[in-house]
Amino acid sequence: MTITIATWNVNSIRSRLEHLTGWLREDKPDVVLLQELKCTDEQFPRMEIEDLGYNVATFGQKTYNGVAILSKFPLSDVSRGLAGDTDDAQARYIEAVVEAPNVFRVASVYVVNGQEVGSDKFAYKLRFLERLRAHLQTLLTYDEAIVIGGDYNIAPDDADVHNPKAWAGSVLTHDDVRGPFRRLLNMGYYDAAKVAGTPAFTWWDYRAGALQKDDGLRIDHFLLSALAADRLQSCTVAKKLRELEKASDHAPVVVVLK
DNA sequence: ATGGTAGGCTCCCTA
Repeated sequence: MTITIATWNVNSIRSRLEHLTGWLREDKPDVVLLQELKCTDEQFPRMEIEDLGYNVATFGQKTYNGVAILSKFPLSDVSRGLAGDTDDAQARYIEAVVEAPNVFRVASVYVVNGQEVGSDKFAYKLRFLERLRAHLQTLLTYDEAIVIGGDYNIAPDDADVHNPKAWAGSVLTHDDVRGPFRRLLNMGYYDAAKVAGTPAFTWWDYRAGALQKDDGLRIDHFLLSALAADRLQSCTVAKKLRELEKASDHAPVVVVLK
């Protein structure tokens, strides 16, 4: 008995619905964490996904951001938004307990890109990462298997970048964001791709023929608590979804747990 | 130093 959990930045759920439903039918992941819905909860194509046997929890907003959890198992204890700033209006975090035979907690996280080092958006990115650290620290006290998947907008190492020189000092590779990511690992979370020994690119820019040149970065990740990491069987990237016509610029990352 | 593409929405913002 294994369970398959995927994370995918869809870059607009309404533009990507055919890709998503085709993939759900074909690969049948048990749990899917989505980012960049770019729609409100009312606009979310709930019925099309429920018809495929998924329970759906969304945290949407107009135009930007938006995250969701899809699960073949019932969801409980759903919470929307990241603790630490009640004024934050951006929909970038949703969490729930998956009532599978082996219960575990999941979250779908969409870390802000940060636009430019030194900008207000970059400062927000650093504050968001600090709030994420504080919250994930709290989750570790629950003694549950924890699976935090999403678009972290951080390439942890130069090995996670096709052309490290071109990306040096950028919002995706800066020490100021790599430090906080490393702190999550030092705290006791495991980078699933590294544990499985299969790190691979997850994002290729739409511009300048990046996909054709395999000019990608690994910025979408699964962080696992020890109880979840002990069950890890594989971590792969479903690159076929990036190769479709009118694709998202991200490919799903898929983990299989025993 | 800039531009290249995409999505949503409005003539621009975010990525």
